[in-house]
Amino acid sequence: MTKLTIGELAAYAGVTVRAVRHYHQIGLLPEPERDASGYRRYGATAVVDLIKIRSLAEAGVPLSQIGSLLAAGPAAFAEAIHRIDQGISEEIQRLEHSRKQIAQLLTGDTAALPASVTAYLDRLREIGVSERMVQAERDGWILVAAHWPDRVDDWMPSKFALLEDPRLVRLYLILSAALDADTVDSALLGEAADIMVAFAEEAEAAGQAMTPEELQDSVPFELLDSLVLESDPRAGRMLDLMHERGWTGWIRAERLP
Amino acid sequence: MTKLTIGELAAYAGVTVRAVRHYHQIGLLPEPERDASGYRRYGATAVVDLIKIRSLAEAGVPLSQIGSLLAAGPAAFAEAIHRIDQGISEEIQRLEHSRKQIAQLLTGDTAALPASVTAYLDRLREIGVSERMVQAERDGWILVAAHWPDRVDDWMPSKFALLEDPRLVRLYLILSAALDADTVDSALLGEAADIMVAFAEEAEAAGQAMTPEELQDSVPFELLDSLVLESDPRAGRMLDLMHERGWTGWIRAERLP
DNA sequence: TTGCTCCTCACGTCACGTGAGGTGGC
DNA sequence: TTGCTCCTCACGTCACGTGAGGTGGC
Repeated sequence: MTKLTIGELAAYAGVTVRAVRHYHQIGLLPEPERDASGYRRYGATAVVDLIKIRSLAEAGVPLSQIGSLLAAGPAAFAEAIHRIDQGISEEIQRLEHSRKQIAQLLTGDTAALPASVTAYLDRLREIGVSERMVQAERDGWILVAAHWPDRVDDWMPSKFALLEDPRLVRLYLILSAALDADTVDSALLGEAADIMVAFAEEAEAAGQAMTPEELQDSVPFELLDSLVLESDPRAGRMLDLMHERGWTGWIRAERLP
Repeated sequence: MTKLTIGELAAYAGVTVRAVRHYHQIGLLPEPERDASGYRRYGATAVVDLIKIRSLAEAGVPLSQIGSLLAAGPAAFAEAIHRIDQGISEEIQRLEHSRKQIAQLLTGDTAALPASVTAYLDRLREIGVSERMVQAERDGWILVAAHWPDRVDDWMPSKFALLEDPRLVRLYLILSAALDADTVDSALLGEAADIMVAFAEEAEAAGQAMTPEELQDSVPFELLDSLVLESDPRAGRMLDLMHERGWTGWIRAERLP
């Protein structure tokens, strides 16, 4: 009786004409007969089939599964639906995790850093450390957090505690000034090197927050050293000063032989 | 100092090698220098950049936006993040709606039908209507629900009420038998036609649940008539019997002139 | 005659996955 | 010498969107 054109069919079922053609292409909806002009003409069964397809597709069922799903018996149907529901549920979990990550990004610094690190960076700003220095510090922590994601929170309390030491504050401020200035005062750099050596000696005496295995793992330390050099090549000068004082490296300083 | 190969870089940042190459291709991560063998060699800055990219990408930010996002100031960054969060939120809404749809599919009949229709179909099964007849009825309701999604729930109560009428039950049972049998008893078909004419006359006298505008809209009725004919060509016999009794069509029956 | 629908290619989208075919490093 | 990593194309994925170029229907 009433035969619909593809546009009428699509409108009735609430899909686009292109979607109907696509379902033909992949064999999900059978091609109907053509009229004298070569137009596809659809009967009522096609409308029902298309609505069924659409409702499953909108529910998130992949087109590749809809065909067998519609042909399946009630038991197989129920089981397949259950699997699909699981998949959607997992996707929702992922997205909600994403939202939390995104919220994290808003609280403070660019990348996904633990809140404890963000708090530490904020503390540096309060102390008067320059924004460039804070950014450099943050990039370092990004490397650390990527390598030891579960350990960072353990280390931050002792980092905070160290900030009570006026020498460390002084070190940060000297480095801040050096980073922002075109020329650097040698005396100030020497003072900075003295402070770093003092901390290295104290760390050597008192032991570390990191385990020996963690200290063994040299890639992150080399990356941290490289990062400093890449962000400001003048940092090489600091390395020289450490060498003069009998130490090598500065993130994980070691005595020269 | 330490220069990483692409594999080492990818491992450190927790992405695949292919992903790194892809980020190069689209210009998101700058190509590093090559060593003597033509291998890419990465410094610490690249590691930090890649981790930032990964954390945004995992949070659902499209790669096309990550570049400008990382270059943006804090205000623009916050605003962009907010828009992205909105997008994720909408996606979650869609998926939760999908889950409800899916749950609907499990409660009863294949396609997305209102619960009231599913209940009606279940009632038909209780009455003893054959499964094939129920499926045919369901397909009809799929057409109705697609065209008048907001009206179906209004109409179902009167449908349920009509099932109290023994003549309607009789009609369903005759049609069930006819659908399942190879040959159909003419006397039974005549009885069915009589019942249908009686209902048509009563509907004419009492008025309809549907508004005149809705009855005006002939496409769905023609589709319903076609659907019956397509699902069983022998239904044409019923049309003839209705004609003999002075009526045309049967879903929305009208007196012949 | 004009505008709307229909037709068939066929490329584009998105973020990579997955070979294909070949070469350098330990 | 073997296995692993690296290299560059280049097609495939998923569900269509979007022209391109042409024709039939009212």
